[in-house]
Amino acid sequence: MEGGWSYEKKMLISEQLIQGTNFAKQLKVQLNSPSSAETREVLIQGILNSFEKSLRIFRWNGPIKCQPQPVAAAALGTTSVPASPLSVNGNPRDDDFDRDLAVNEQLDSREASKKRKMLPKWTDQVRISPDAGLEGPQDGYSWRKYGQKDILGAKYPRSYYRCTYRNTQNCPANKQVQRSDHDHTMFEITYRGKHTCIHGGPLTAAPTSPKKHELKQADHGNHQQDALTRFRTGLRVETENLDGGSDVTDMPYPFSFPSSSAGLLHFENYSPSGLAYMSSHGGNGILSSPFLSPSTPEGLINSRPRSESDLTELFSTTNSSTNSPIPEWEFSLKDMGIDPNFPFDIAGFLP
DNA sequence: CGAATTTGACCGCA
DNA sequence: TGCGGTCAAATTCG
Repeated sequence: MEGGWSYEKKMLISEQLIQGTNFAKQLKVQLNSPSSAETREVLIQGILNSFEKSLRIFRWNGPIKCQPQPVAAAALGTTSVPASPLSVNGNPRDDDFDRDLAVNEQLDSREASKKRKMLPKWTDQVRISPDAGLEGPQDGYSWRKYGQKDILGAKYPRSYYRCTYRNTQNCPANKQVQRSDHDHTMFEITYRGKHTCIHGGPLTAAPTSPKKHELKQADHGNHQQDALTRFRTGLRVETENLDGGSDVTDMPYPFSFPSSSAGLLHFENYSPSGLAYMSSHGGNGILSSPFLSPSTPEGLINSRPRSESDLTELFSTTNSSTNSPIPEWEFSLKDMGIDPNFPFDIAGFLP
């Protein structure tokens, strides 16, 4: 794990600059349309964030400890949410979303299993709060539910989603949504795999033109923004080395982008493999990070959930859109000596 | 009518 | 053997 940071730094800086460029492009487009001031503000913040991060990365001489992050930007200024009772210590046993992939590639099951463990995985905890602010452009990722299961010991069922473009674009991204037993306003969303799809790309989605899918679950698609603004977010990021050791970065979220995700982020599978993954997959599409923000415009906020299930559903979608619109890589801010009170006052976005 | 969701069955792993 | 995760037919939605 040691050495080679310069290359990674280059990669990270490059990524940040690309992000900044994309935000600038978006902003340019926004300027030609009657978009809201908030939207523009968000884009500007994104640009600034990108450059700031590039600079910090550039100056940083220590090892890069953290990872790409799906960025659940949070409306800062909020308190961090207590760790959910459900999890968080992500245990590595997992998933098989790429089972099909393994079959298609005729891989040995063991290899498939290994491959599975290499997948980026992170957990985001989100809480619903009536008068919270939530901001951020709609990322545009859309998810398709493929299952729901009652989990032993859990009061609420867990829902399983995968990228809508899984079949058409082989996008491996998927996520699980689990409502907290103790705090019914809290949800834990676990993401696996990066989005490789183009459509749903966070930066390619046009907030103003929701897809039909997104309108589906919302009573009124146009209310998405309103609903989003009702979420409050606080954020905590953790990273964990799958090799056993764990590396936790618990902190306010200085680089977050205003969005709806509230709560806690927990990363896994980050390490060198993550970077390798990025570099091998980067380049195509607007975003190359393996941790593209998983989000979904779909069905944001059903204004009147009729059941727990509905609420979970609602949240899953909400979460999607809440995750930051941009892929971002985080470093150990402690190590970098970065002031948690990052200059960007996200709170300014809150109503 | 096509696409998304629901839900019971099935499968692999610990 | 039980549990978590996925499949896929049936159903619902737009």
